[in-house]
Amino acid sequence: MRISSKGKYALELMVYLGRNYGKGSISISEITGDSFSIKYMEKIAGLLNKAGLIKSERGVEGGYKLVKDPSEYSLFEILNAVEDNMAPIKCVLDDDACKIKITCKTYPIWDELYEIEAKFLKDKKLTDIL
Amino acid sequence: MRISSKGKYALELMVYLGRNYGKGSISISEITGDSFSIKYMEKIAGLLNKAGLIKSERGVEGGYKLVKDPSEYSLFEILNAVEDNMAPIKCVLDDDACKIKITCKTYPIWDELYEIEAKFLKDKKLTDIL
DNA sequence: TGTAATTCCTACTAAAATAGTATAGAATAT
DNA sequence: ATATTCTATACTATTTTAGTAGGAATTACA
Repeated sequence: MRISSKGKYALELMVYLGRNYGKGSISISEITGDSFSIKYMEKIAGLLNKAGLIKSERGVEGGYKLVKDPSEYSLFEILNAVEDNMAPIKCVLDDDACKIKITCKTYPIWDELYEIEAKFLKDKKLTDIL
Repeated sequence: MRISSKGKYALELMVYLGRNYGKGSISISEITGDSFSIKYMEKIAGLLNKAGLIKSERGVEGGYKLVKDPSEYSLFEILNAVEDNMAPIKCVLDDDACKIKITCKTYPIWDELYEIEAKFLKDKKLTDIL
């Protein structure tokens, strides 16, 4: 399981919203400050919004807020909302990715590895990193 | 932890050598057959050789063989020999990869995730997939 | 001694993924 | 009205991945 910058920033964003839970909408520019691309973070927020993990409000005083208590978010659902592929290896989802002739004995390993990773991330809650 | 095709093929190669343990040197062309690039597998075998996991012999009747019993190889050491970066996220090894201003609370998660992945792969032995 | 089979070495390249950037539009509080 | 904020889509530069290519060095064997 490789975590891209999208996943990392999504988690940072959720942490920020979690810390301000109950305080109304928080804008992207407040979250990123000047040191990071607002545009990129907007895109990430859009993905979380589409996945139903956060709620948006447009206009002045607008922004994003959590839709449930921080303790109810698993890190898995947050990362899964923005990452394209959480599997440790492509061929788990795409058989054509493998050309070797000998019978592949490694699939079960990748499956099991993925299960372990997913369990860890499902057990970890947003509150664990606030 | 993302497994690249290099890692996957390295493991396939080790499985083949493991099945033929004690039978002398096995050539790359025997392992790959006609359906896969001999050149690419040569490169992978070279990495495993440099890491000391296998032993090579040149010339006619040459090839590669394991240097210890298949039960003594963990999947971790095999993958680690060919993968550039086993960490789940770049910034664990490269602080410059992160530009966001707010204090990062996610590092411990990636570290812990990596430890879990590594433990799983260290406990799994080559014999488990022969 | 010649030849075929094999590893070894280094450079190159095409395709895909990643990490953003850019532009314009829509909604809303004041 | 206006400034602020999200929304949508297209574009681009960089990095990574997954090989390919050519040839040199080594060795068994006829």
